[in-house]
Amino acid sequence: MERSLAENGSSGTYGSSEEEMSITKGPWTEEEDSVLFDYITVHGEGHWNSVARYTGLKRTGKSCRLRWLNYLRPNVRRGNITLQEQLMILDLHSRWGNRYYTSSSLYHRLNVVIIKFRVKPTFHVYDIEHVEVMLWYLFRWSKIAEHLPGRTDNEIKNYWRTRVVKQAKQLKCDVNSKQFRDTLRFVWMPRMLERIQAQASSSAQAQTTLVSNVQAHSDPCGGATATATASASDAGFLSEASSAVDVHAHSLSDSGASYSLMGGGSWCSHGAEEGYGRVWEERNNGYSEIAGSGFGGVDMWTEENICFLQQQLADDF
DNA sequence: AAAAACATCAACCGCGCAATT
DNA sequence: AAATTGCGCGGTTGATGTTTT
Repeated sequence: MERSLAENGSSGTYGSSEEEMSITKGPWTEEEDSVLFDYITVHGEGHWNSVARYTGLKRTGKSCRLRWLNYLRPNVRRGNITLQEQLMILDLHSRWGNRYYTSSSLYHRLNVVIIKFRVKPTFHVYDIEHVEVMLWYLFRWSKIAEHLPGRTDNEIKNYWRTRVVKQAKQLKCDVNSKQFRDTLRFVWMPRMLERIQAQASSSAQAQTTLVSNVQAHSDPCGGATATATASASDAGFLSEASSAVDVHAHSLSDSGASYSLMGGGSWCSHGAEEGYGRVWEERNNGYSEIAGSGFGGVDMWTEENICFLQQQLADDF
């Protein structure tokens, strides 16, 4: 995880090693594709660094792996990300994808928690920040991709960067700012949902199951803040934006739907502290008002709950 | 019509972890 | 025990296509 904080060295320096002379880079040719495909149909996936030896391909193992996963692999889908998929990405990313800690000093402090957590699974989390770290640590684009059949992590990452991050920039927002995230959550996502529902009702009912699964979750904590950012929606997010529908924050709060993918829990924006706090609530306990109560020593963070959370993140999710 | 600006996405990179030697 | 190798990830780039000026 250090890698993302290691200031990325601007990486403009390539050609730094000299023994790469017989390595092909850049786009793959059809011949290369068929060679790789044949190799994998015989030998299966994996052993990527052996591909060049066996086939004579002048490609690195990493390159072969990438080509297979993102292009050659059966059932891989590219382009035309549907509304449902877009909504799914936004929702999953809003739950799992935000990284809040960018300063290295904060990172180092919290890294201690990570190490503790990893070394000792029964570690009790008494501070909401600790859980944030767990989420941060466990986040993977590929986890989101798992919920979008045929889509690769690369494509979802591309979508996020080219559409969402870019739109945040146009709005002069930080993608991780509360303002932008609230805009996504309370304005943009409900709007997408309406489109999807309109789509589903006008066309076949084949999509309705998906729609019901992709209900945006209710959010009793943060709902009040949403109207403040509603005007930002007029900037026209994403590709098929139109300003026809005006969705207000309460439409989400009224929905009462929970996200079926979550299985047992739901996330809720806390609203304090620049909105960085989040609370995980077990479904069967019902929602209990936690605003202003602070998090130190809250006994919600039992070993059982933490283990459940860990399972959600690591296994199911 | 031409050029410039912008958008897209396949592919690259370095890093860190895990397995193997 | 230490070094090497393999793999997968997030972040980033750049060629190519598209839109705007």
